[in-house]
Amino acid sequence: MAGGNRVPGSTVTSKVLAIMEVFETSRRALSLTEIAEASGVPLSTTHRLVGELVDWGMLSRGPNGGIQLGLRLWAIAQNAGRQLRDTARPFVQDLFSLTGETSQLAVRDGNMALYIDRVYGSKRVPRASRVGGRLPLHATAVGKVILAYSEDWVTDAYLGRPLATVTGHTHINPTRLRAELAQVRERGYATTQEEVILGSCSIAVPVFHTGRLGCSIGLVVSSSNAGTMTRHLPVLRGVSQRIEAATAHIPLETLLGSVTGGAPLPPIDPQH
Amino acid sequence: MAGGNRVPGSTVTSKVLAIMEVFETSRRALSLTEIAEASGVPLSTTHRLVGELVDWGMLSRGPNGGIQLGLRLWAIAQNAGRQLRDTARPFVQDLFSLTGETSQLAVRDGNMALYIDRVYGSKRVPRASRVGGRLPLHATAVGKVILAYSEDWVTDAYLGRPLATVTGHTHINPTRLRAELAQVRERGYATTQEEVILGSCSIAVPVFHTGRLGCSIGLVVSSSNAGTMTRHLPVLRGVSQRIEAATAHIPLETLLGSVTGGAPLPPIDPQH
DNA sequence: AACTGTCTTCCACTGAGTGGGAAACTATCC
DNA sequence: GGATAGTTTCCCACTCAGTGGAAGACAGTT
Repeated sequence: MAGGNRVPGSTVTSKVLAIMEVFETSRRALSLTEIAEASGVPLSTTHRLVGELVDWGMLSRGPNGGIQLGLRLWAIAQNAGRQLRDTARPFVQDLFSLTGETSQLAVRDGNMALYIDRVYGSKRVPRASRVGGRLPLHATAVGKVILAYSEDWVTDAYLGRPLATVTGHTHINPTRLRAELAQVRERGYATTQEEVILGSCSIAVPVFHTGRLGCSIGLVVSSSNAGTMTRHLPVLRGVSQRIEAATAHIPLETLLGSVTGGAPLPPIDPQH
Repeated sequence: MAGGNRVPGSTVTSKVLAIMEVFETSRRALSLTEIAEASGVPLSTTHRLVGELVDWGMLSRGPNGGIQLGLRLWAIAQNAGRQLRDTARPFVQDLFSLTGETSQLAVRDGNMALYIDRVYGSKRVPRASRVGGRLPLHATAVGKVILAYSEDWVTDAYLGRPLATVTGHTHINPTRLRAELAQVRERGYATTQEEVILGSCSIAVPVFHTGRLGCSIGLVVSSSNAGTMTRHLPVLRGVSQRIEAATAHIPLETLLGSVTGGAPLPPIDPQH
C-alpha cells in the first residue's frame, strides 16, 4: 500500500522543483497544504522536502509558519544571466535618468516576454510587469519588437495559436498583428496603448546582437503622455546602440544562460 | 557494491541543492566534472541530476556544453524577499539620483552583509559587492552599521571570531572595532576607507524597523572623493526615513522571507 | 595511434524515499 | 469547555527510484 500507486517518472528532483516552482506565481507566503496541493506532491512528502529546503535556506518560514522563498535561493539565482544584466544595467539606468520614465529590458522566454531589468523612480505609474515576470509577447511593446524581429517560424508559430486578451485594448487579430509587426520592422519601434494595463502605454526598440535580435528595451509611460511618447525615440535608439556595442563581444548564450531559445512552447509540464 | 558506501543523510534533495549551490560562488559556466567535484556528488549522479535540472530550466547548457544557472530559476527566485526590494527600490533609486554615487541596500545574512539592491550609473567605480553578493560585516560601511545596531550577543559573537583581512586597510582589531562601532552609534553613520577594495570608500546609515535595525543603506564613492563623503549624510538620512516609513507596516520576516536571522553562524554544512 | 580529459550509457543492488494513516497542534465558534 | 475544522507533524513497513562504479563513446592534443 505504501508507495503503491507512484506515478512512474516522478523523481525526487521533480518533486523538489515542483515545490519551488509553486512560488513562481504566488506572491504571498503559503501553507504546507497549499504547496502540496499546488505542486501535486503528497502532503507528507511535501512536508519532508519543504523541511529540507528550509534547512538549506532555499525556502524560509515566516512568523506565522507561512512558507516563502528563502534569500539563499535568491542569492544563488542572482548569478543566472548576470552577464547581460550587469552589462546592460548602467545603460538602462541611463535610459531612466534621461527620460524619467520607467525603463525596462526584456528577452523572449518561450512565448512570453521575460523582464530582465527595470529601473523606475517613485513616480506612480500603473505597473503590470515586474523584474522576473512574464507577459504575452503580443500585448507589450517589448514583446512586439521581439516578435517583429524573431525568425519567421517563431512569429508564425506564435500567431498560429489563440492570443490572450489582457485588457479590452489588446490586439488579438492575427492578420492585423502581422501588419503591425511589419510596421514595427519598418519604423524600428513598437508601441502599445493600454494593452497590458489601463493607464499605461509603452514604446520599445530592438537591441541587436550579431545581426539577430538580442533583447528589447522600452519605456512605460502614463497614458496621459502617450501622445509625446515618440520623442524618447532618439534616446531609446542611442541606448540600444550602446548596449549592442557593450555586448557585441559576448556570445548570446553566455549572456543569458540561454533562455528557452528554441520553440516558442512552454517547457515540459511536470504534472500529468 | 553499487550504492554501497552511501553516506547516510545524503538525500537526493541535498545533492540537487549542493549542485545548485556550486553556482553561488562561480561566475563562469562549469563543466559536469567541475560541478561533480565542487558539489561532492559522484559524477554519474551529477550527470543525471544536472540533466533533470536542465530539463526544468533551472540550469542551462551554453554553446560549448558549459553549464550555467537557468533563467527559470532566476525568475522564480525573484519572488524571494520581493517585498523589501520592491518597497525600497524607488528610494534607493532616489538616493542614486540625488547623489550620483553607487547606492546600495544590505541586510545581515549570518555573519555577512548581503547586498539586496544596488543602483549605479555608467561611472566607473571599483566594485567589490554585487547584488546577491556577500561581504564580511566588519569590512564594509553597511556591515559596520549592521554590527553597531545589532543585539549585543550578535556583535559579541561576531567580534569573538577571527576577522578576515580583505585589503591591507581592513580593521581587524576587535577592541578598536568595538570602539569604532560605539562611534557609529554615536554619530549615526559608518564609513570605510578602502577596506574592501582599493580605490573605493563607503558611507552608510541604518534603516530601522519597529525599533530594531532593519537594513542599512549606503554609498560607494571613489577614494578621491572620500573627504567630502559626509556631505551626502542628509540625503542618506532622509532616504532612510522614507524607507522606514514605507516599510513600517510590514512585519520584518515577511519583508525578507526571513534571512538567517538567528545565530551569526553559517547555515549547516551539508557535506561531511 | 596513443594519450588525456570529458561526457554518456549501462545495470544489478538496495536503502532512501514513499505516502497513507493517525496523532498532535492550533484556531474558531457555539 | 468541548465540539468542529483546518492545519502540521510523526510513524513505519514496503519497494522501486536512485545509486555509482565501470566501461564505452567522444572529442582534442601531441
